[in-house]
Amino acid sequence: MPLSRAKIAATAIRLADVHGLDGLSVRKIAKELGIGPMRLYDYVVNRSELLDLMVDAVYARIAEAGQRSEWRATVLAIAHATRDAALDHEWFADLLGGRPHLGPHALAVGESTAAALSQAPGVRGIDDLQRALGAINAFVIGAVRREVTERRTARSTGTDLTAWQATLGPYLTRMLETGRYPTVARLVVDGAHLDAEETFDHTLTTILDGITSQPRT
Amino acid sequence: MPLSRAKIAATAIRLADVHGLDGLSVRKIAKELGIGPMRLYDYVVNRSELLDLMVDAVYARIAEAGQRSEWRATVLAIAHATRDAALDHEWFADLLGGRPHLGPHALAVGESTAAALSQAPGVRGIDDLQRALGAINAFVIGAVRREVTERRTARSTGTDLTAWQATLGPYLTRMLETGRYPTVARLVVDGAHLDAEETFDHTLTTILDGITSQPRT
DNA sequence: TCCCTTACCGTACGCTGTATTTCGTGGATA
DNA sequence: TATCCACGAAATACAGCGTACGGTAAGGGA
Repeated sequence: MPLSRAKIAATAIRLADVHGLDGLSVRKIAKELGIGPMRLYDYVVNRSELLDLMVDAVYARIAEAGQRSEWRATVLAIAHATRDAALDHEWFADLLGGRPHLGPHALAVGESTAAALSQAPGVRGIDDLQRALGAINAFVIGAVRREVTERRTARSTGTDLTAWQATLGPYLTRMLETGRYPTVARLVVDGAHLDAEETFDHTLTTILDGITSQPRT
Repeated sequence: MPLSRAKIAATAIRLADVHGLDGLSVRKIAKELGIGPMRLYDYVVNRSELLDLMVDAVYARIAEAGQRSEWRATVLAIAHATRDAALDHEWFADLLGGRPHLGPHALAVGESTAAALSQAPGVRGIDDLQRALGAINAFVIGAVRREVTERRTARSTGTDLTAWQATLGPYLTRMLETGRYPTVARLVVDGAHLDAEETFDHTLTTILDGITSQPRT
């Protein structure tokens, strides 16, 4: 099997899944492929373009989820697929929103989302569409990032309470015991572990409701 | 003036403002301060902790904006202050949502936001509060990141249409001319340049409305 | 006066992305 | 068949990174 952009991207993705984005280097990808590091630059101009390649490969999977018959179902499907992708490939969350996503599959996802939103009842002109797209994109980006970071710290500190207290505790509990952050303290102590997917879906629905029932400003 | 964490953070922020996060290195900060690179590690354990320092310094400015008398005004003020901070310090947007923000000032901002939201009419229990906080945090993170990236690409490609077409055009216009992305094409061609701050405010208001008028799930 | 502790700094290592040079090999020509 | 060329791949080189470590200079106590 000859070398190709797709194969390079696949290998890079595999490595990034295991070692994270910081643990990903051109040299390691090359070694994994059994070639010299410079070979990669015959297929890619930059390390940055390599990341773009990886990102678009993930968007390819997201694009498969789109295109339901109903606009709302389409938007929800894409949002959930994006979230799922980021949970499978946490580095994807690091890149999300950090660069313009202009690969063919990213554009396809954008097209599906935009097309769906343009059929929503409250979206009347192109300005409304732009706003609606911006709103749901912003939420998805932020929510996914938040969830991934949360998951990472939970993993690194240990998931159970005692281990958590041993790691972040000394600092954080001391902070919370100052009494200067009562509400945060209440959230940390009493806060239940809400189902992440359900919360995601719920908030997204709320935003969609807000968009569709919006009187023109 | 002796060396201190605050002074280090201030210098690092100044450098990052000019050269971005990628152009920021321990060595450059040290050189700017006229000391050896290793001196910094007497005040900071990691490069990562240095970033935390910078982030919390920015949160200090954000915290000043909070604490209005009305809950909604407070949330809006904090959100706008966060956005303003990210526009002043674009690297802040790169870090936003990417790590847990546990510095004292970040906690203070979290406290103000949470306290405000807990007084919103639709927020009844701690679960509601957690959800509401998550929703507006997610939106702010995503929206700010989006806007900063947009601003960056606009700056790098040039702001006027012809320069833009010369840079991204060859690829993007070809893409759009395939006809596979009609809605995106319409957005790019006909899309007006909406006022970013106004859009931010508008969407945020929509989300707040959605939260406060939410029937319990 | 001598020693010890403490604070500080320069050097060094292994890594990064990438530009450039060298090398090995297959094919074409004399 | 012998020779040369061209071209693709690999090795080397360079500047910069975060940071571990060893040495040194300064100041206080015996």
